[in-house]
Amino acid sequence: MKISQQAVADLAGVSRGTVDRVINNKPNVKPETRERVLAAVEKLGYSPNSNGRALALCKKQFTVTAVCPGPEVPFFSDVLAGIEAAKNELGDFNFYVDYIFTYGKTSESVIAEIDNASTQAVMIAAEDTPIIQKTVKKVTSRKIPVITFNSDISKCGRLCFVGQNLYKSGRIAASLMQNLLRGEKAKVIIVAGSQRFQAHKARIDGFIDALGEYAANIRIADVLETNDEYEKTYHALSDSLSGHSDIKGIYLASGHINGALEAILESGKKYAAVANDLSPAIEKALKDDIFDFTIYQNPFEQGYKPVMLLFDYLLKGIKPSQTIYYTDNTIITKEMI
Amino acid sequence: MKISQQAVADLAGVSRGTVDRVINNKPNVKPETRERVLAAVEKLGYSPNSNGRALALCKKQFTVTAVCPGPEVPFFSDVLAGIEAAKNELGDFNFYVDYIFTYGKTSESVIAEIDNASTQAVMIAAEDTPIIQKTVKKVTSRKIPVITFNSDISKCGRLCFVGQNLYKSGRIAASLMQNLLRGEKAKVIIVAGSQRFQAHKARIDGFIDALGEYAANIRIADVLETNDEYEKTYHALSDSLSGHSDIKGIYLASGHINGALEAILESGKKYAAVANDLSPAIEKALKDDIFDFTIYQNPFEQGYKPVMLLFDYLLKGIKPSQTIYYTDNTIITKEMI
DNA sequence: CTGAAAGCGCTAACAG
DNA sequence: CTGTTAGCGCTTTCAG
Repeated sequence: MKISQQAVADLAGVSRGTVDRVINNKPNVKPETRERVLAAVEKLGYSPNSNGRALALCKKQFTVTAVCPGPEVPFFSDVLAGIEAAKNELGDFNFYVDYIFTYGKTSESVIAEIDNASTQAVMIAAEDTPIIQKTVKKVTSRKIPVITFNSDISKCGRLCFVGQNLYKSGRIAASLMQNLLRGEKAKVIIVAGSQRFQAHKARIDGFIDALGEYAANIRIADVLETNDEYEKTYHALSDSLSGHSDIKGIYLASGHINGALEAILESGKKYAAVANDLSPAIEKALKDDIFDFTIYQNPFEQGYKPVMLLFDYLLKGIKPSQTIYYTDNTIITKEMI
Repeated sequence: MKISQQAVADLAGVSRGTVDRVINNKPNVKPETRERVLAAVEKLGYSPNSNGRALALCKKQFTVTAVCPGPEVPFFSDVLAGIEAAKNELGDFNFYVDYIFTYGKTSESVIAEIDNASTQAVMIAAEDTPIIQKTVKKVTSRKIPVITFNSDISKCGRLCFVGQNLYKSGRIAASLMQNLLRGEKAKVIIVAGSQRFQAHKARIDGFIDALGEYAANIRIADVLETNDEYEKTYHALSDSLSGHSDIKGIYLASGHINGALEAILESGKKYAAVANDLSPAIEKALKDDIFDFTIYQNPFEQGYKPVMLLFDYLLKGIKPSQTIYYTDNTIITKEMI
């Protein structure tokens, strides 16, 4: 485009250096001059050429530290793929990602690692506990930008959160359940992790709210707490299924997939079943018509987006425009895997 | 990164200019020198810095011509949004998009416009007729890259096609229909545009194939040809519904939405109904539980992708890596609009 | 066929 | 507080 920094400088009667200072909110500019430059920018409709900027900046080093469970957790291996993809896309810069994997580590050792990390930005997926909140707060108070992803952390001064809209995913599950149980009077079971966790509760709330609005024919027979453990999931679901002989549907808001599958198979019946996420076990269950739908929360995007957001912040000082970025909820059937 | 053009030049004992010539396959390099440079590139693992390249190239002008119906067609207004988004993202270049809108024009006048267009690249969504094929072929034979989008054109020398996987969308519709009609013996009607159009036929084939594989309980009662006209759709569906008293489901592979809605409402019954695409009428039908699902073919992406592909081709000489880019088929329920 | 030099738009370091 | 200058990595003249 025509309108370069130089054009602005000429119009404002200053040098390119000064324009740069104004554009990037750097100190040492007389308010009066700043005004003049801003006016020129406005008048010309100038916007900086990102290639030029990128080129000038590519000698700088950028480091972001990513804190999350690690590749052992299938879901997070997809998230990590997103992080790596973002990193590759930024290959023309001196851009580094340090990982702190938390899987199998004690809170203390993780916190120590975070405290010791020398980095310019942090993205973190961890439990929303007081001790974690405190640790993150220590980071943000050092003016280091932090983005939470996958699972939000409260009261910690983070820039923003990137993750699934859990309430919405519950509502979507409800619409699917309604379609599976078209009009017939039916009882369904909700399999949950633990309702004390706010995240788990959001899905259930969405599910129940939406059913209440448009599916009076569907009744919740049970909400099972499973702690996401195999044994608990299996037993709770097994018991509930044999306790109520007339269950038609199961919503797996959370819980241990194999535990649930075991209980369902053992019952010998076919239920309307909606699950969350994608894993080999879930794919197989879809193919075998044990599950009818699953709701997928783009894990790739959950890794990719925070990196890009932090990079923009570091490089251009652009703060994320939202405090919450919801990733897509996608409905998956057996035909889509 | 460290390894710049200069590093390669030094190692190969040539100048940066020569490295550039080799990298970009330009003429006037002694084969022997070329070898030497290539070896150095290999050894250093050099890959050009795209910011530097972009900066050097941003004085050049790029023009692509987009041929498609126009904003009057709701679907294409979303496609156009994708084109504009791509254009904005390329704002740092001298990049232009010329439009040739075909809506309401005769084939002759459109063809004349294409023939007269002075452009460096073309993206086109048009009918796959012999006369269009010939016109496009004339363009490609002038070494002007062409990408077809939304609807492919055969035997025309195009670079690639960007659009929906129609067969797959039919299969997905089948899986949804199966879920809506869980196990019960049921008859369904397929509403089509015209089976003579290969595009329309693909959806139907996918639907029928998938049902055949796993839903023996579902029978096709009728396949209606509607030419996508209101009257024909309305009458054909009305007649078919009253002709078979036991229809349970309707698959709107194509056809006029309002015509179909009219017929369904008039019947006074609730059917399992799967549609395609998204429009205000379809959104309302989903909200009102007249349709249960619709399958969405990311129109935005259909506009965005071809622009980017052509730009890469023009700027870097990179040919699209695939001959067909399928855009996402997304399942939509009333909770997702 | 090849090298040297200019310059794309921007930032940063140094003078003043 | 502000101007000048030297590149960032690349392409493109223009000489030779």
